[in-house]
Amino acid sequence: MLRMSKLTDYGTLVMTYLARNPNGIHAANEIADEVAVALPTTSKLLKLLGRAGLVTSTRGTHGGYFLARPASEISIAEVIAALEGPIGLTECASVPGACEQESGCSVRGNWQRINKVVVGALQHVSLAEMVAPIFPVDVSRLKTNSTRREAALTE
Amino acid sequence: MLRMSKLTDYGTLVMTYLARNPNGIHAANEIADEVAVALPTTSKLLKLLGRAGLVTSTRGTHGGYFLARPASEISIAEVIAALEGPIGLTECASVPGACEQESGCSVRGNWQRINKVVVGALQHVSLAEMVAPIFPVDVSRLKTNSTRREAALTE
DNA sequence: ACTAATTCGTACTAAAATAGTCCTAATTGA
DNA sequence: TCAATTAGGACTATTTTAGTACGAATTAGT
Repeated sequence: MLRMSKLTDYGTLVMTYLARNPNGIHAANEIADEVAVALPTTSKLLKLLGRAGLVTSTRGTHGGYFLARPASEISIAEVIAALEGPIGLTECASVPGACEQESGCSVRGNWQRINKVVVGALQHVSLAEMVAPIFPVDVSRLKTNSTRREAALTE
Repeated sequence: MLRMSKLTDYGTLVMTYLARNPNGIHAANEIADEVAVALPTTSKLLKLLGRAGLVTSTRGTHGGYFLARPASEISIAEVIAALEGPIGLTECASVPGACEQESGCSVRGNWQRINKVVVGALQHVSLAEMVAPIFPVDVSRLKTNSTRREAALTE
């Protein structure tokens, strides 16, 4: 299904909440309430996001979290990477057998290219754009030299 | 990590093998050998690919599998969809709680747009291109109105 | 008609990844 | 010093995924 983990999904909710409320500091408790995710889980997410440098935290009474940078300067690619590690469709590393085969690693090379496209797409969407009711994306420009196939693959 | 399952990875190997050997019919046994994946697993993959109409099967002695269409007319998006189901980064369906929140479903809408871009990228790459040593893809055309961020997210 | 080869379908088991929880230590403000 | 809050890590349960096994159906050749 090529999906992100649930955690990452929650993570984007947390981030968009912070993006929508850029003023002041927000306790994990408050965020958990607003986003409707259990506190321990939210806490875990915030920790990871903090380590990645996407949110800044303050300890102590009246402590909490806020975005480390303006929402317009944080891409969802960064959010995903913070929570899931390096973005990649294939895990060349953990499938050593298949790689040795004459199956040909030209395939691998091409996967990496496809990856680049996907990461590119993710990189060019900021949190600020996620919060906005709609953001413009120019799909038609995505072009290779293959013929067009419009099957209902998304659902 | 946004990765495909191992099964799907194997699946693409199977498909590329068939694409590279378009002549004749190939028994599950042979394919399993060539691709270095256990026979039962390969068999399972071929069944799924068959149901999706990507490969054609023939039973009986000297039976086997071959591509249902020319490699140039099968996109990897189709292969992925056949093995993992509908391609989608988020599973709106299975996270009902978060959706009711004021967290705002503008986020969801935007995910769907991002999805479109990803699926588009996958749709425009054919099996034939995967087999070729390199296929050209025009990443620079992928454009939104956000600023450029070139962090090392891919690894 | 018989036999051997091969796919088809389903059910099942085992292993791994993921989600989520809990506890303790460290930090800060009042 | 006390209360609120994050930080870090260990742990458990759940879900997903990978892989196996087996019987039924189908075809080709003899």
